[in-house]
Amino acid sequence: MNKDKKPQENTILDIAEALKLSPATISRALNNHPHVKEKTKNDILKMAAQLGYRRNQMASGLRSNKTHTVGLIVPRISMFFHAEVITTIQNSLHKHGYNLIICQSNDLLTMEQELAEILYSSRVDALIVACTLQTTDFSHFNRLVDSGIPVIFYDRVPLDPYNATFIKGDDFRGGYLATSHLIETGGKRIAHISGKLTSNLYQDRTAGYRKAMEQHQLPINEDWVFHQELTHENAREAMSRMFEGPVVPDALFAANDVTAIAALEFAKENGIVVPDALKMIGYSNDPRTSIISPSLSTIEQHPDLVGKKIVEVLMDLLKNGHENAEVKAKPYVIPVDLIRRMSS
Amino acid sequence: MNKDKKPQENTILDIAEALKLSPATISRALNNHPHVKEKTKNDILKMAAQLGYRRNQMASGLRSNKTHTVGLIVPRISMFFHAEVITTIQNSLHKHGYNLIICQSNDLLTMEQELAEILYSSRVDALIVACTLQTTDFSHFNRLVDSGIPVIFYDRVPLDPYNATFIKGDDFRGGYLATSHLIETGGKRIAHISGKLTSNLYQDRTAGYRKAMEQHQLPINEDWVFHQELTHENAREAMSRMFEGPVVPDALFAANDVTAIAALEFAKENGIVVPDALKMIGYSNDPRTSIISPSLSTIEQHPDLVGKKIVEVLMDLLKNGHENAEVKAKPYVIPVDLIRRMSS
DNA sequence: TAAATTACTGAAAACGTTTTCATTTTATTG
DNA sequence: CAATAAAATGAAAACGTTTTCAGTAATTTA
Repeated sequence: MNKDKKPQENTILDIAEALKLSPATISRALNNHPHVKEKTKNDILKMAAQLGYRRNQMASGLRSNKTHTVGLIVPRISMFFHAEVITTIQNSLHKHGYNLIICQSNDLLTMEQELAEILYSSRVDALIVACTLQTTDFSHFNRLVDSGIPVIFYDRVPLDPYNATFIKGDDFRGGYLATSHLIETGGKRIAHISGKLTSNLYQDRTAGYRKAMEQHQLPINEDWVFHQELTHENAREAMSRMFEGPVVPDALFAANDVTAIAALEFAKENGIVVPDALKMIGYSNDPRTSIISPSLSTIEQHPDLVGKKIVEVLMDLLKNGHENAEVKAKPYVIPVDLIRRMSS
Repeated sequence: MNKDKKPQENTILDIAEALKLSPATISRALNNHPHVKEKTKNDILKMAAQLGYRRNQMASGLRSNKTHTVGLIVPRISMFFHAEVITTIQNSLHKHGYNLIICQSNDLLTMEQELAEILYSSRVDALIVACTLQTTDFSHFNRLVDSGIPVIFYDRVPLDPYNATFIKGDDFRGGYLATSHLIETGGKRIAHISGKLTSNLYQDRTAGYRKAMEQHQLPINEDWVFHQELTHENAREAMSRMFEGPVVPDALFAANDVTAIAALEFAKENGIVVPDALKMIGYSNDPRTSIISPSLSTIEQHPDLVGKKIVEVLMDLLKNGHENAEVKAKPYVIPVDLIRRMSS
């Protein structure tokens, strides 16, 4: 029965015909263009509703070169920080009448490159990217940038100057705060497990760590500073390496929460009492850190603020174009906060 | 300097001109249509690459009525189960050359309705939905269904018959497994905190609970069966209600992990020893359940299998149309598994 | 070698909007 | 009330593809 009923997509022409008006006027009314009489506009809107009209984005986008769609590339949506940022971005964009295409690179450079191509092909109005940890070359974004499509990097941003906008957390301050906190609670021999230095995140967090250590005139044992992929396994490996020696650390700053959690588990299994024998702090305020016992101190990155700022900057870019070179000159920095818990 | 360089989007016509061919042939070559000479095709592909050509999705979609884009509406991407499902879906769709527009309803019906409209407007080729807990009326999806766009519901599916495809976890079995497990480990007075019965999820999980109780001839104290929004606060409230009486439960089946975690915290704070005085089990295998101590038993829902099945069914639908009414008759059911941990 | 297939390519219309430019209607002014 | 300005509408082209239909080139068959 359902078959013979033709799908019957109502177009702008159907409205025009029903109202004896030209398609041009219908289009104007629907976009509430100023030059259309109030009464006509109301008639049109009413008829549009009645016919169940819905603008065809393809046609609209093709003609106007505006898709009202923003692309987003992120390593993984299941990472707590990103999930929160995305949620904020999406809800916020929705209010501005924009859609969001969310893509995951799985932290793979090749995937990121492919996705950039696809999103260009979809002619997104703008692109938001938290790039891969391996991404050091950004030429796959050139096409977007050259076509005048605003590109905003957040969290993981290019190290070299690049013609785009950057929004990042205050990772240096985060590293500094975390380390200072460990020192204040009595830490002297402070270890640090961090990510590869190809990423600004870990460069900055580590720099903050070094700064704090230096400021308090504490020596850094370079055997206790790790730059590795921040996996569960690597964290345990690093821990066992550190705790086999005669001298062991009395505090640990882990550059993310996954590592902190893994390290804490290692400590518990090996009779290292936290925080008495080992003070610990992580990074990101993953929900798990407040649930594990002892609860883990960590650094709050305020993903909601990051998301809000991204959309704010983006809307400005879309409205006013990115002529404002000065604005792009330096990154927007979102503050971080220390969260003290039982592990330190 | 960058300004005067015209963005220069290369189109199919540019390739045609460069090769002295017609746009029709170019189009065919790029879609590797059978009727184009091998050599010509190679020439075209080479030139396309050279010119940095990228198909304009808008134009293509407008003409062909195929967007190669699938819409997804989900309550929240930050819910572990959904995040995993989405990741699988996206990676899998990507292999098939499809894009995914992910939208969050924030578990709000009005938002879900808006999103359905928007995705219709974007002319997605198909729609995947995990609906809101409040969604009992599905008319906002009618437009899609009537237009012949495949709609697949997963996890939270319509209770009434509806002209779409369903993929769900085996919630009945999950409830049954969880409860049986509590009984086997010695539980006799088993409480159950569940969600509102407007959702199939909680209807089924609760039915499984009742079945197991009945089968073991254990009485159900209806004061210990809660149907409420599964928030942290509500869980604590329910717990305090149950544990103020003279007779208290010796086991608890929580219909999700958030509730189980909140209940476990309540227990720890109030000196109720888990599992000795209270055996517990949750639902979903949220990463937090393995980290909390004692670690929580729970039900694994295999989000990856759910995601895989969704794409498999979807591809079939897109290739063969959904003529196959029989296929849609009953839901696809994904198995669940019991995960035993220290809480039971 | 002519006739009949088959393989390949091209011309042109179509998809549903938006937008420029022209035209008509309405309001304002002297 | 005519003259002018302003407001509202319409005609038609354009956006970049895909696709139908027709036509030409290459191949096979009789």
